[in-house]
Amino acid sequence: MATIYQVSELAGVSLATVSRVMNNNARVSEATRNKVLAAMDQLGYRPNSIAQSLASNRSNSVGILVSELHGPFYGEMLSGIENECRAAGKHVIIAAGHSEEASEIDGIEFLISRSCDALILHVEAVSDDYLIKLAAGNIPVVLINRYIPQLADNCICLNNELGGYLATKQLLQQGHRQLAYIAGPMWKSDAKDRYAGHLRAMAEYGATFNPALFAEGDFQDSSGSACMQQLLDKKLPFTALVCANDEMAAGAMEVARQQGLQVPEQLSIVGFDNLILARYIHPKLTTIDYPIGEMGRMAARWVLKHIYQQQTLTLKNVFEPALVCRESACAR
Amino acid sequence: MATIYQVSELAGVSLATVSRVMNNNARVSEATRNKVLAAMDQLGYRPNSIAQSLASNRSNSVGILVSELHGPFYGEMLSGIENECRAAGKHVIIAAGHSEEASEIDGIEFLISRSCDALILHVEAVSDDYLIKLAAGNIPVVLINRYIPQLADNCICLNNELGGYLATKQLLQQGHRQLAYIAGPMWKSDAKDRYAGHLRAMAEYGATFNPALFAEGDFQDSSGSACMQQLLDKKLPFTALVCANDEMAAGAMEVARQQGLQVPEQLSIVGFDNLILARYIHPKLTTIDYPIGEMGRMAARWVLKHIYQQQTLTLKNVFEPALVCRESACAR
DNA sequence: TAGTATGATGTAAGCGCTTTCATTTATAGC
DNA sequence: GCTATAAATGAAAGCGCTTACATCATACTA
Repeated sequence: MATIYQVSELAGVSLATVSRVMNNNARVSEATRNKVLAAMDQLGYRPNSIAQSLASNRSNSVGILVSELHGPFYGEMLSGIENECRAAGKHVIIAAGHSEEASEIDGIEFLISRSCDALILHVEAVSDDYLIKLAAGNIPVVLINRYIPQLADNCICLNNELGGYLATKQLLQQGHRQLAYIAGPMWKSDAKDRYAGHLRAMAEYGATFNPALFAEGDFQDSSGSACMQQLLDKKLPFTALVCANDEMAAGAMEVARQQGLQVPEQLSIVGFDNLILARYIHPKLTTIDYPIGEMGRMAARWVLKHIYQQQTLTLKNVFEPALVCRESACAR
Repeated sequence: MATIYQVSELAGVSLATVSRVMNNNARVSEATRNKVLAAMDQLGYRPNSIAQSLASNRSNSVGILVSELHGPFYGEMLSGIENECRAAGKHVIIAAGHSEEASEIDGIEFLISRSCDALILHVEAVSDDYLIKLAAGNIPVVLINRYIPQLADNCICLNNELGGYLATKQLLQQGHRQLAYIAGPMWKSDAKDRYAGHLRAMAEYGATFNPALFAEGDFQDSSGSACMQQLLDKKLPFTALVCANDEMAAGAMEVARQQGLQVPEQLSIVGFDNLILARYIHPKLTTIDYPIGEMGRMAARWVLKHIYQQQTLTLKNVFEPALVCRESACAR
């Protein structure tokens, strides 16, 4: 492997000049530049990124911690981040936190130990306090889908309240007035906000909210099934169901089918997230689009702007959901 | 940030001794070790991984190139790799190649430029020659789901022929004798092998193979739909369908439904891959399990053994598929 | 012509750590 | 007590590159 010394000898210039040409960060005459480039070419020179990182005190890497590496949601996010960072010549180091506090902290510490220039975190279990302290330390942090007021500028979020509102509004506009709701775990802010949006739409359309038509799930499809069974066991009439995410909607739909309910003719269902599975279940799920790929890209742009001084980038912290109409909801 | 110099001063020992304690790679007396550990603790010492990498000529990173970062298949693989590498203290750098030759090469070059100690590649478009040359170079390469005879030891593959055989055998054992087949793109070895397994099972059970009941798709669900439509347009009788992957099976199932065919009563369908979506479509898909998470783990173990000398690990290059019976196939 | 400013390049130190070889210390055997 | 061997530690060089300050060359102005 050729080193910068060999290039400088062959080109007949100093190390500093080779470095200047390589990094394009200072004036070098055209003639000298060409000599250096020719020498690099001849030697097949490839810079040692590790030496560059040590000398410049910058690793050119971005650490990403997500709950899981498998699953449609996180893949989209990773893809958005990697794509954006790679285009800017930065590499992406991944770790999984498994939504457990100790594991999330372990993953974060691991990434810190790799001298990542910044962290992009999608974490659930660690406390706000931990994250506030972390962000006050040496390494810049961007949070996806986690809102902390003290770190507002570092948070990239979806307007979940609006998403819950849109999901419910669609059914209300289709004439439904008796709506059931399967919530995510209510300690999570996204579950809470989505529910708040549901309540707002109900109030706005003068639909009577019935607490007996509310059930709390855990965002897994099995809890959607269980909640749906609970709701049906109460034998209260409802013609539509809003689920706080697509997986629970899939589970609920399965139980509806088992109980002989026609979807959407007898029961309209709306989910949230627009996961890829929404297109495979039958009938295809009407849902709320969660632009997680785009949010990942925005997180990467945040890093590029704040850490690497790419000032041309405009940032956006709050993303809007959008209704995706498919086949699981129809007019009453 | 404390450096090794500060630790050595506080502990009253040399740099070399601090390094020996830190890396546990040479004899150090218990008393000296304790002095060093106490000094590290007091200073909150955290080694600079970049300096370690430069001095040791080892980056402790593994580069992974996959076709796409989103999608259920790749997430499982990434998860398996990251989990295993992380447990061994190595970090994982990801890149996406988008199944295009130029993009795959660009991604590989990017990972090489990061001085990754090894590459784990799931690539489709680059040629065997390119990979053979790459593996002959300075950086060790493991291939997942790509078999190259010259690099047999570096390849981690599924026995696709057996998978195709098992998929078809299931239907034949259920009494079906008129089977249609939707293949993946036949320039791909996995598509070819799965089809070969199908033919073997057909021959073994004395079922007549009819070329008119064969259609070639591209592994996307839309091509599954198109092929199914083609097959139905021929108005030839068949009671069962084998699809070379789950996504095409989902597409085919959708068309069958639109054409009024009851699945599985009138048409049994078997897929391949056991993607998560197989559990969400209705009826739940009978399919062939592809242990991609385990294969990712094995690729990581290959790297740990060959590059980092973890000799306790046993390796396995060929994985066996398994039939997963759900609801989309029944006895004729 | 001399002084000043600008453009271009070189020199030297250092980033934080590893590791080889040299030196010192401790132990065992005669 | 002396010698040889083993254990333990230290000194020094270097990994490949960046960058601040020094130096040189050239152009312009008074």
